[in-house]
Amino acid sequence: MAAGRPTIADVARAAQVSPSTASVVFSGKASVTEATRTRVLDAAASLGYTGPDPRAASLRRGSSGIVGVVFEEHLGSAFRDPIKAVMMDGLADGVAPLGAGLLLLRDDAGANDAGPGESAGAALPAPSLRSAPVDAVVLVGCSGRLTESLDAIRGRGIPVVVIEGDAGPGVPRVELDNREAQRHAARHLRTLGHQRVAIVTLPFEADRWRGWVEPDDGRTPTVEVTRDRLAGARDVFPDARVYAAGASLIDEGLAAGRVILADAAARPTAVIAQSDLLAAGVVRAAEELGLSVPGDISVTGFDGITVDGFAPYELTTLVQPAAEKGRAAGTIVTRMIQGLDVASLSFTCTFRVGNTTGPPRGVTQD
Amino acid sequence: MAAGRPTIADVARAAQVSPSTASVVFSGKASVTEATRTRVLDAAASLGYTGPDPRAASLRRGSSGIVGVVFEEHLGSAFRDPIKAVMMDGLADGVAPLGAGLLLLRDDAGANDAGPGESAGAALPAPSLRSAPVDAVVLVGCSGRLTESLDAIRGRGIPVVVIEGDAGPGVPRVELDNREAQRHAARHLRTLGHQRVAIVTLPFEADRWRGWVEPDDGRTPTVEVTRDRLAGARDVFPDARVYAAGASLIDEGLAAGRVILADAAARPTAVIAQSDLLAAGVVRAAEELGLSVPGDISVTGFDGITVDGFAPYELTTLVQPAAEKGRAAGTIVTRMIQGLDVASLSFTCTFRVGNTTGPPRGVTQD
DNA sequence: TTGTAAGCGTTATCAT
DNA sequence: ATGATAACGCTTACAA
Repeated sequence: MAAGRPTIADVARAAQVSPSTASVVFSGKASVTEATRTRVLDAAASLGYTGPDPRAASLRRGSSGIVGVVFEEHLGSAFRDPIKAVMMDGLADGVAPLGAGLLLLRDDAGANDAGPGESAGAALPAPSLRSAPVDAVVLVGCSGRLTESLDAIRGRGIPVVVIEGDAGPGVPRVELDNREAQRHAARHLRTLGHQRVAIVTLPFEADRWRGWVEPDDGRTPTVEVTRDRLAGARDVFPDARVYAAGASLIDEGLAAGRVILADAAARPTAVIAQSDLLAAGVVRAAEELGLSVPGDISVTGFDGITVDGFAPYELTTLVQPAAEKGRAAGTIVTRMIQGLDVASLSFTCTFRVGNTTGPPRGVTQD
Repeated sequence: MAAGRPTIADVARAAQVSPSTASVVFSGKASVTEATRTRVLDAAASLGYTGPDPRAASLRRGSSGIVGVVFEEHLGSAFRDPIKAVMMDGLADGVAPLGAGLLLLRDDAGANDAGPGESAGAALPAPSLRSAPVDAVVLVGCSGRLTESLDAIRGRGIPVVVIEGDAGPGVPRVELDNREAQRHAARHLRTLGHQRVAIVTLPFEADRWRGWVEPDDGRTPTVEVTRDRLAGARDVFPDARVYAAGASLIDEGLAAGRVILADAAARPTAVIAQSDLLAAGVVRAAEELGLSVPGDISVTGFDGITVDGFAPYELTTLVQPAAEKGRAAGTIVTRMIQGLDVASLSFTCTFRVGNTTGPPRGVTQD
């Protein structure tokens, strides 16, 4: 009895009540006489008992109060992405009714957790998707090689929802009208009179390749967001030249802008960037070349974040409800846990005209 | 037996082995005949058993493979701070030997988890510090009102380490030589010949107050980092004017810079900013006013991050080993879990001269 | 190599 | 309002 940490049984004994009564004192799940409660609390205090062991409680209850979050990319990158940051805030909100914490998970499908028995020697406990004590899982992006781990999770009956990605049939999704939204921005440019337009995309693949994408390359973005926004832009400007950035960063947009705007003869009059950070970089590139925005070049972004240090520019952009997306994901898994039925959800961007777009030189607006 | 999800006992029965053998097949903790393993795995597959329940395993083993991370501020802010992002990367590395996942925790000391019995009615499961199934906790910053929850955690024998903060005696710390480092940068400016210097600090408090800090205010930063870096700057320039920013952002630095540099007569020749983002903002403010950096104004930063979109400027700054700090925290809790003894660790910044500092106008360097 | 048995600490159910 | 009892699903000595 005096061996390890005190248990609720020790407390109960010391307070001369039954374990169940002691338990109730801590959980508040039923009413207890004030006197009894005090006795239990005092006993706990004097034994140094600080409350029920979460592991045991979680086994007994069948739930852990933890929601796993899986990012496609390296943790550091995910943290730096402003949209993801806001989304996480929303998600934290959304799972609040569960009282759940968020567990950052990486996908270890192939690695040290490669399934039963494989790693007979190395006894690494597995932190991964497959073996985490989660009540639900939120996937942020989903490139398809998660499927293995995902099956294990779903096989266990754990609710899964994916934000911006396709995790296969039966996995509810939280989506954005990327294509329609991007088309909207493109139409705005066309209406202003732009004809020669270039597109700066988010990464095509997980790798950091960057450069022109030629029509005969056969390159197709594996990243859904990239693909959909690209499709939207091409709906309006099928022949626009496409430059893929290596990441969503101002510096990447700057590099892209330098290339795209370099040749005065072939210079586009407008650039459609797939993120606000990229757009900000393109604007900087224009500045560098002595071009005025939107006088010489119009630039559109995507996301609707506040680009730190970019004032007084205000991007013409698609404002996406990032926090709402996160919150929705939280709500969906909450409902799933409660056994309620759920449906995928699609969010809509709001087009916001800033001061980075205008008619091309020589064209006057009606 | 066919009730809920299959358990390892069901699998064992189906494979006609004992539960312990089945367990071993999944954990790899001992050797099993190939034939037996196959039988177990097949049985598992046909029953739809996807592996041991993490909750039960964690109770039995006495550890969950989860390390809690507590931020002082709102999740979103933490995510946006580049230093914290890098630190999290390092931390993820550092706990890798544990195979642990990172659980984002907020501190609920006073809230719905306010201790035993208080919330008899509302039966919210608690996601908080006190009741999370963690093997260890890493505090990022620590403003002292955590103490309550902290005692509970430590009372349970869970290792705690704090990065940049003081969590009381007995809690090992990972620290930075903020004061010495900042002093180093200040000396650099003095050596260049600067006499009139202004300081832009990180927030004094958790709130977002910003403005001049007058000597007779009696204001003292409650945030340790702010206080230490301020002390370092004042070691060299005791009479420097101090302006507190509301957050570590370019836009905040810009706002501060506008105020500080506004009055040409009282204008400092150098600005010591407590973060790179603030410094970048001050540089932008100088540009706005037509001042050249470092010709008219020298600016130093702190952190040594790459400020996205700030090239070709390269800040004169203190490069802090953010990833190493995170990794060290991970290593420390790992050792604590193993029962080894640990000591606090202090890291040192590297002073890096960029192109944002130079001698003040009229002073020529030897 | 495989099996037996004893918990891990809690909470839910059902009586009292 | 309180108590007795039975799981929750797994792991690990220890024995065979």
